[in-house]
Amino acid sequence: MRQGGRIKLSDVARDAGVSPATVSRAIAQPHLLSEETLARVRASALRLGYLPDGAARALASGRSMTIGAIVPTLDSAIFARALQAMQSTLAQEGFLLLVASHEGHAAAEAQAVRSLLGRGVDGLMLVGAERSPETVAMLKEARVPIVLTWCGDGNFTAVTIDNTLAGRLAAEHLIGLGHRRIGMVTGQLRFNDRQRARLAGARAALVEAGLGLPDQLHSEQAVTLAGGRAGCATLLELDDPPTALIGGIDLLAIGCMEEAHARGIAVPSGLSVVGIDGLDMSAHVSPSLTTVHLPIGRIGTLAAETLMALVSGRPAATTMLPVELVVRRSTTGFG
Amino acid sequence: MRQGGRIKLSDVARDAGVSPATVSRAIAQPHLLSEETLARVRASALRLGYLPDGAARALASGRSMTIGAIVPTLDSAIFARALQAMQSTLAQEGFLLLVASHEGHAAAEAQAVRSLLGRGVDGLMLVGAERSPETVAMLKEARVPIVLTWCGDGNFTAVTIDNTLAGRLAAEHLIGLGHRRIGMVTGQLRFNDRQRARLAGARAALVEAGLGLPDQLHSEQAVTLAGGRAGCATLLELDDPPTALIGGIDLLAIGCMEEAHARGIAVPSGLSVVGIDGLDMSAHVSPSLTTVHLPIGRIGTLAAETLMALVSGRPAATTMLPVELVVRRSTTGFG
DNA sequence: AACTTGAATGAAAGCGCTTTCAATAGATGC
DNA sequence: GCATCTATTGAAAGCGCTTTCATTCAAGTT
Repeated sequence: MRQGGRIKLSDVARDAGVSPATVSRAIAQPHLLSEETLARVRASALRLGYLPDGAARALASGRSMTIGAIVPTLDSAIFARALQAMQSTLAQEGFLLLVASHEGHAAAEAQAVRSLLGRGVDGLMLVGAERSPETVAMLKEARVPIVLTWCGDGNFTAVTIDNTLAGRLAAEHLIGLGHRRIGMVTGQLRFNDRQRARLAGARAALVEAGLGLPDQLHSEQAVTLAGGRAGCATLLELDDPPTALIGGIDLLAIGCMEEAHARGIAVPSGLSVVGIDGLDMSAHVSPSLTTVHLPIGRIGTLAAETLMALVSGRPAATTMLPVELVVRRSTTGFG
Repeated sequence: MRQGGRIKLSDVARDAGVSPATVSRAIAQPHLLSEETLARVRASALRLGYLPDGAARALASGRSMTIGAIVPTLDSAIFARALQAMQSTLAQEGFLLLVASHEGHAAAEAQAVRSLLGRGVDGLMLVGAERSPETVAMLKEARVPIVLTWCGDGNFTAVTIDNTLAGRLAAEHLIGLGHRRIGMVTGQLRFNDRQRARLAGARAALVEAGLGLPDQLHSEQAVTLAGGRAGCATLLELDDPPTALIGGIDLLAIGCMEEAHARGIAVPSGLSVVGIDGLDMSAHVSPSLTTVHLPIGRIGTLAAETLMALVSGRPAATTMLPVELVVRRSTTGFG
């Protein structure tokens, strides 16, 4: 499909009076050339407006200078921030980000993995550790580094946070405040090990405190503000409604606050709410949200750095980033 | 770098007892093969776990099945939503999205354009119409379709919204409410034609109403909540402070409300605030934000569709999507 | 002065696929 | 019955680059 005009490496070579090999070296390994030759080649390339063909380079060298990333969705403050951090870190090394989203479907993720691997990405970033055996097999057969984020497993290098701890910190904060009936609104648990871990962490803390988290005090919702509202509504309509709520992500927690507000229940005096994420926005809603802050940007940066290390043969270990409770105005003592 | 194992097209051909050409056809033009042959080839491919090499395909065919997108940043609800919409539309056609961000720097955008074009994207999406002449030249020489979003110019196909009208609608709403001193907080105007157009639209409406928008009633800030707060603070500290504020984007407007709140000024009774964007969040802050709603997701979808049309040789025209004022609780009458 | 060595460059063989161009073989038309 | 199609398939020439492997030549070495 490429039309007549495009300047190719051999044109530059002819113009500069050198062999194609020399031009190739001028691009990828300039230190191999004499200053004089290098300057001449560069001048020709610049004058002709030469742009190396990435596909040809990738085919010949086996490296595409491209990293793939598959996230549940780009339309989320969380993943958007992580990807932005990744992208800007990768750009510094001359790598580009090829993105795909699966919107919560394991099959779509498998398809994306196939597609990205087929495109010859030099590395792949995925979210969470849960996926079908076939997808895992594909990843293991892939000849490129894989980095999991948020949650890891023993199989791949990962940049994780302790989701269980995050859930626990949220619960313990409320327990410490004297709450005895604590509910939780999470996103879909299916194909989402992050949410499951947070729920498990909260539940463990509640059980240890002798409170427990019975099923009717847990509501599983879509990860949207509306989901948060719906979850909150469900829990508040119980005969013995909770006095405090944990949101599996900040967005859900904010939705909970909103629903409470709509029902004339004041937060935190009538209902304490704590989130998990530490969105910028959460500090700015009213009342400001107590939340377990996760270093999202760091996840992206570190995932990129880990991938860069692995790509160039340097070792890289799985990392776990710290999480931290940030107490703001949406929680208060009870009883 | 590729190691021994990877199955290639010729392996499948041998296994299926056909020529490489036939396998290639089985992948890209199955209708050319007899059902029997096709089935045999597919079975072999499946059994061997064959994954076509994207770089080789791209090199041989001149198409990479990849679309590039360059946005100011991924870490923004706006661009994240547009990209998600684009990505999911493209995925349906088997295309992948290669993303880059320039974070407000024209030079970074030029670099990204070079990089993506070099990678052989089959089409390119850009935000806004303002860029250096060199970048424009590069785009014009590119043999792939270019689609601008948000703002267009005569040079390229575009999927736009009327930013000027958005600014005007925001201003006219406040004017209609009786406000006589109206300020505006925008993001950086440099390398951001969207913000400039919104400012211009608001200013035009204010001038027509005999009010005008003197420079000291306009504050240029970073596009963050903190920027909104700072801008609001600046304007409220004037000797004759405004009674209403327009935010160049919702985030700035929300920052304004927050600053007002922090200063004990009630919104909307003490200060009316209107935004431009229609973020989901804006309906959920307190008070809910009056804003000019922009169809962000549609921009992404349409940009993808336009690109798909152009890529396959179908015609596609520049589109302008409607904007709409959504009145909520952050604005009220004055005087 | 003959011998290494290292730096700079070129020649040429692919990388794994797509795509003309031909060839073959039934099917169709007159 | 022979020319003409049409549907299938194969052969082979690249796509534009990278990368051994050689070669050349100047600088050290002994």
